[in-house]
Amino acid sequence: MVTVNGRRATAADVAAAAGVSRSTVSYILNGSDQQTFSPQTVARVRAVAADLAYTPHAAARALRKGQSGIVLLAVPDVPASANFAKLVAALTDAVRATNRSLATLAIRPGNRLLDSLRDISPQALLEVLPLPEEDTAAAVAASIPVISVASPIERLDEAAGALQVQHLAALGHRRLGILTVSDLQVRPFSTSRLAAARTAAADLGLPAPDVMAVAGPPDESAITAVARALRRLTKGPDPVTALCCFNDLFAAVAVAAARSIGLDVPRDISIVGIDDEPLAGLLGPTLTTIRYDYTGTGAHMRDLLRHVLDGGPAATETSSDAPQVIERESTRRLDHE
Amino acid sequence: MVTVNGRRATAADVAAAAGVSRSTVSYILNGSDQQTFSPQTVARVRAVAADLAYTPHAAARALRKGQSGIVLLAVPDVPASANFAKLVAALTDAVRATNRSLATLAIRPGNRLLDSLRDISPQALLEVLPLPEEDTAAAVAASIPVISVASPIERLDEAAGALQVQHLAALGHRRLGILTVSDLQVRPFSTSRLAAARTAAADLGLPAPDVMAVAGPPDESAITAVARALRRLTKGPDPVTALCCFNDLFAAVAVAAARSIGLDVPRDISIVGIDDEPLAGLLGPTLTTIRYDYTGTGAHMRDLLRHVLDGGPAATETSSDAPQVIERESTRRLDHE
DNA sequence: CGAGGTTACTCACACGTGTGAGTGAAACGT
DNA sequence: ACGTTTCACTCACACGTGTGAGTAACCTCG
Repeated sequence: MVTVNGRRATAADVAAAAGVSRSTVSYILNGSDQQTFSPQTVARVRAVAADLAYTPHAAARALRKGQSGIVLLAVPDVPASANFAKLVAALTDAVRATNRSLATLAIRPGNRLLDSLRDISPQALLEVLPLPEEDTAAAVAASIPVISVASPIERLDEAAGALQVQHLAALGHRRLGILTVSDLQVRPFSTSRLAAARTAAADLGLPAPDVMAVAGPPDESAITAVARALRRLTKGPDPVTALCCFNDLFAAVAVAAARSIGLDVPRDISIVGIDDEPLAGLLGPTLTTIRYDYTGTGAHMRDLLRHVLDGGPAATETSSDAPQVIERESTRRLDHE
Repeated sequence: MVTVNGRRATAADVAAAAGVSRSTVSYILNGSDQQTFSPQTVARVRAVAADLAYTPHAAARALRKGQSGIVLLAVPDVPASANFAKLVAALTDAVRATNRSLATLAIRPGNRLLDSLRDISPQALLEVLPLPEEDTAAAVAASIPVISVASPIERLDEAAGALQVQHLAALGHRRLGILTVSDLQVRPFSTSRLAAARTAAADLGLPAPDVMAVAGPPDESAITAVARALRRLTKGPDPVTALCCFNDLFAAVAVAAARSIGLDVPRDISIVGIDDEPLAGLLGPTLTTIRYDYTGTGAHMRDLLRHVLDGGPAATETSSDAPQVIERESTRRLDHE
């Protein structure tokens, strides 16, 4: 490899070294069908380009083509779960399938989207959770389409919430409790899951589940709050025998709460989470949970991006791959006497 | 807000609307000290710019200035922990402190760094784990400095490994076991932690800890493997009474393994993890662990970036904030008879 | 009243690409 | 032999910005 006095090589450097014009270099390296070149020239330019380790300057290319090839995923500063990583992986592949690159940006108190849009001109902005009004406004002003992943995720959440109920019903449980959260950040997820669980219960002819909402993170105070609620719900002639939890963290909270008031899981109460966290299979008892599959989501977003950015056909409502029950120890079949 | 026939507004649009030259717009909006403008003109240009929602085109700006303002964090496709999210947050702030933006890129089978470098011309490439040789070579060829976060992280890992041993020693434990992993992906972390733990044990005059290495993920087979090793180590006249685990996941594996051979945690064996996963405080028993603090790492990376990119003074070896023991139920004081 | 300085701007170039239009030479068809 | 097509390439513009150099009008001062 030869460097041209420290600077990175440009197309002009390649052209000079190969003894052709800069246009020739551009045409050959971009493989146009309209222009023809002799095999020798093509080979020579390719060789020189490799030799100089020529890489086109992304900014210049973006400026000329009018599109940056970058899709930005803006994520608010929310604790990242393994599930989220899976989603990012699926989105990365989806964006790559449209010949673009997905970059992820963490929106933080000191790092507003506004600041970063000065450095990055994405072709589209992806949001999982609703972004601050200010930020979406800025994107719209810069005529950057804001695409939300919310609706496919919502469908997954609905499927997951329903699946929790359906699985417990299949095990013979009729009186269910639902442990949801009131945290604003994850509100979109929790409402979808809750609503779907309620609907599923109604569809199955079950009595309306008892809902308890926890504010704040899954810590000691959450455990005592859940324990208090649980004591109430498991008393009486028709006690709750199973609990659908917002996610595995709160399922673990529920397990701890049940223990603290002398209930055995799963003998006295079955508990099912959502997310299939890596630790879920290592808890005592191991946690029955719902595992998401984002391949359908990825395919949907790919089609949507093609539609919005490349003028492709309108994205069809791809049937997203259904979440899946991972059966473990925290749920048990209820033997009706 | 007024749009100029669909297109996003350029500096020329602002200039025309304000009745000044394009240079004037550029000077005013960038606030140069060399040029002076009448207050009226400044106000008018500012107003028009706001009215047209003018945002400078990032690619054009990058092309002209010769620097993109983007620092790229390339992460291999490794399960994301909450800890990793904390690191990304710290790095995001560090990069922002140098007036640049940190974008994260997931390196995947279908999404090679090479492909994305065509779309993104970062000013620097950050790596946590060593990138594929091919990728670093490409970055170097494009004269993009590759900056590794490995060394500050290594110091944290060393501190954490030592802390595990020191904490257990302070509780009266002398015969320690170490549960490490042989997974190549996380090899840098595991070797640092292991080496530091060994050194710490030697410094404290403890017998050399017994090391068991697990291959593969923290699943059922890992539990049986650890159980087998644990049975051996806890036998005999001088049994192991405490275990330092690679992370919280493997600490949970160790707890399950101990249970499976009839050992009580922490009565028969103390177990300490690393990472302080959200679920760690919800396990039964709750997990004693080491929590990382990345503020020092962030400061160090900020100085390093300033040095490499802005020619600032050489980065000093900032004393990174020490990790911290989170004492919970899985460890107990050993009463010597 | 003219030299020199300040104020408020504008001109014009460069950054590195991609691409439609053009061009000279060779090959081809009649 | 001559018009026409094909081949292999080059010219020149445009994308939108930042900035050093220039410039006309106005003010200051001896």
